[in-house]
Amino acid sequence: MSQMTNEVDNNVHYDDQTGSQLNDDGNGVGVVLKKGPWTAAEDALLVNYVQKHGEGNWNAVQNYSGLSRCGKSCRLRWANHLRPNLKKGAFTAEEERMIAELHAKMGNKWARMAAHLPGRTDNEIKNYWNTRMKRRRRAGLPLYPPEVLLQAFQERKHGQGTGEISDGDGGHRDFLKKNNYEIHDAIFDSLKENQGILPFLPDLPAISANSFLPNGLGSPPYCNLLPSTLPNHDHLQESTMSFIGSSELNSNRFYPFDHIKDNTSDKISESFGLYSPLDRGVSHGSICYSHSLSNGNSSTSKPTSEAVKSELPSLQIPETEFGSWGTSPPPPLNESLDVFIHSPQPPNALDSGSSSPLNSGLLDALLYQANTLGCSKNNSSDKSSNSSIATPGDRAECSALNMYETEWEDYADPLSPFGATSILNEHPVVSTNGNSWDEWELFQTFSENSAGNNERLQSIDQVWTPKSENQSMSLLNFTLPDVLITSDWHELYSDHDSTNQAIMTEASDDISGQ
DNA sequence: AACGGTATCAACCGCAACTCT
DNA sequence: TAGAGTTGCGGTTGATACCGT
Repeated sequence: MSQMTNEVDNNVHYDDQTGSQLNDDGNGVGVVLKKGPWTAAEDALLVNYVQKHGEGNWNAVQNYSGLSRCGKSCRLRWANHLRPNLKKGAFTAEEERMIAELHAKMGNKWARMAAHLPGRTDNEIKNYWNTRMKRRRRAGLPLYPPEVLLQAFQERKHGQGTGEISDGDGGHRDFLKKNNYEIHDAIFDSLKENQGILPFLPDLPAISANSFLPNGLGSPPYCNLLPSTLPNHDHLQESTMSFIGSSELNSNRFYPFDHIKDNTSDKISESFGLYSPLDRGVSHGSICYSHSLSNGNSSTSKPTSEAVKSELPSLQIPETEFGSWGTSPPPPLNESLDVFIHSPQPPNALDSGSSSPLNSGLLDALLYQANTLGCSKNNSSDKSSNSSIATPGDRAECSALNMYETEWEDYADPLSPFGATSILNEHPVVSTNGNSWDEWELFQTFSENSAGNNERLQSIDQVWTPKSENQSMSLLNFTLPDVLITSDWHELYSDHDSTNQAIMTEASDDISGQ
């Protein structure tokens, strides 16, 4: 960076004095082409060349300017650093939002995206996105804001749409409209195979999970869109082995995109941050989203000023101190809930037979999510109600949902320490076969102890006894500021809940119309 | 102060599309 | 039409700064 600054400064200097440095006779023949960082002098040569000859014909640069650089390198240097009207510095919030929207539509079409961000280069955008994606993936956050997903889905739903995306100020709508972009191919193309619901794939892990539950836990912001946290590989393996029989895991492997048997599924998933190659590796495994908690070392760094470490934070209680729930700080609820989000199907979910989201049911999962969402709306006036915990049969009654929604009111705020990420969703607390009544009881027990986080956690402890202290600790660790990760989207999109509900409503309508 | 991990940026590489002959 | 050259794009890598321990 200081290098860059110096370079920029030097560029100014050389730009003023490099005219005489050009060598129109050319001397590039036989010259070993230089690689590596450009010097100010080289920049000056290139600038002068372009001023004299214009852009293009880059392979001739070395012949006419004396630069010992290949044409490719010259072109890149010009395009990314020397051409006029380049905008330097951090992306503005509006630019960031636009990048997200464009990426949702285009995928990794950096050059096309750059065309819509005056002064920005494809490389810049690419770097920004990759950095951001890595950060968010590590944090277990969705890559796209719900609003973007909704917009994309609506466009696809309504006949490929106009390509217009909402940006709040309408500043870039026109060009999008004109260009009639295809919605992110990687997202949608493969989704055609999936009954039109796949634009919600980023929601699927939670949706599926919600389908296992008596209630739609995923309706609040970030629940649906919450991908699994991505723990390190070793840890994943460890935790997987610790909590679940490998055979179960193997036989119940669950990936949101597994049904898409091509590379696209990976791309989709990665685009949404649903899993990383690491997850893949482990997973043969499972939906279990093995936790980053048992050893507390899911590698994470402090991503940004607004995103705090997702890995074990300073609050982490030393392993040796773990041993009982009672002495531990209560975990954030949504993290606790995540345990169940990836939990067993309730019995009546089983009744639907193969429609279990776990087994096949992306559509079912989405439907259920939509239904529970609608139910939650109906019961929105009674969010404090948590008494009527679901029997298997009342799953659809949404009573428990109220409880969770209440919880979400507390935790769903992306700026809340509890609102952004999921750690426990990595905990394979329950088997992945989704058929366990015991697991359902586990959920019930959990639900019945809804008066407070501590109680909930204790209830967890009651029905699920870690085999080791480490396991106990792994459940406790979610008290950590891992969950302090906040969403930068929150700064750009303030209406997550309504957006998310809109998404689910759209999905419900769409599905029911089929 | 040293060290390790992460973020960021710049540049390179390989490939594909395009253009020209 | 085929082949060579050029350009553009996206993925990847390396260097460096920054930050926390």
